[in-house]
Amino acid sequence: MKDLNHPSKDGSLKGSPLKQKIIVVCGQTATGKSDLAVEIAKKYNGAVLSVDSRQIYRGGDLASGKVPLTNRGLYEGIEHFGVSIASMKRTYTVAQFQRYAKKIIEKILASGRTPILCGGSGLWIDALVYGTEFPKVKPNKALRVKLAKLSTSELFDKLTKLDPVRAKTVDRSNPFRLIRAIEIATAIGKVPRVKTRKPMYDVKWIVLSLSKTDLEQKVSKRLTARIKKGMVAEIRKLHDQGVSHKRLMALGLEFKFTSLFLQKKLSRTEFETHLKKAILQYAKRQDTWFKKFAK
RNA sequence: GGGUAGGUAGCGAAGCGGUCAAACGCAGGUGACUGUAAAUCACCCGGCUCUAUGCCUUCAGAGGUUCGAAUCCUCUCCUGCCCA
Repeated sequence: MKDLNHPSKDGSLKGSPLKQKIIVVCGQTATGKSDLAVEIAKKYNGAVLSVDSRQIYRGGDLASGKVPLTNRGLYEGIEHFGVSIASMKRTYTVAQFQRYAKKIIEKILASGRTPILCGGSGLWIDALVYGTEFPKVKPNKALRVKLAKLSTSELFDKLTKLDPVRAKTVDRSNPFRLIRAIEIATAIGKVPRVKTRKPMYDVKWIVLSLSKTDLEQKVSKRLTARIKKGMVAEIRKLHDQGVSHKRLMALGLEFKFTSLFLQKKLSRTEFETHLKKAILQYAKRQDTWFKKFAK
């Protein structure tokens, strides 16, 4: 774990000890983050801020593995933030979360408690801890729809003309990145350079990870339990309430595969096996991300 | 027993005389990440190794034709379907 209390190596005071203390519990899915966070919160007078790009939405409680909260947002007596605060019909972005979460952290600190960030969304945690400055350009839906029709090489050419500097660093075969870069360049001329990253808080990192076999067991067991508790019905309800299959597909994992099952594009068995595999693949991606945090 | 379609890398599936260690998909491995991030994307994926316009061993098995065979011929084994 990093000890951020010490001044940086060049002797300056930039690693300032004045930073506020926070605890981050992150790691692969199904490793028991939520429970650990609550346990820590009890011990250290904390409040939990969920950093989870799917739990942020209302609905899909089983699918996203939310902890059961009371009306007042308590679980085991510990206050939780960042859960069920947005409509699933629209995308809630990192930048939005960043603004929201910053206030929540301040609020928790002001109340004399310790903020405990808990979740598995790498970019979201990153954005909070390092205060990533996302270009202040809102998603432009009309432009995105237009650009979505172009091939990646066409998008790349377009970006090269608009912003050759960013074009050098983007992943030229990643449509999402290309579109966003063009979106920014179109709005403000060019994509701002990323600044050097420094943690904004005195962070105590807790990075959870499991061996492959243990993870597989946990995921399997948890998935069976979720289905038994009525996950399929839960997603069907979301769809009935107006969340399109397209949207559910984009939400991924349990949302995506349950949607496919509901659309009869997968058999019951395929639904379970494919979903389980996808969860394991996701866990691996998370692990890749959190390795950066682990040291 | 007769007929017929097949047996290709972990699985599925192309290839049907040379440019084939063999397209493609899946599974698997590693990684990336500037407002979709549970998303999206890249690389590797027979073996060896100096990771290469390198070497070795492969396309059910055994023979054969040919300068050259996963691709043609013969026989054997196995599988699906049809007729008995």
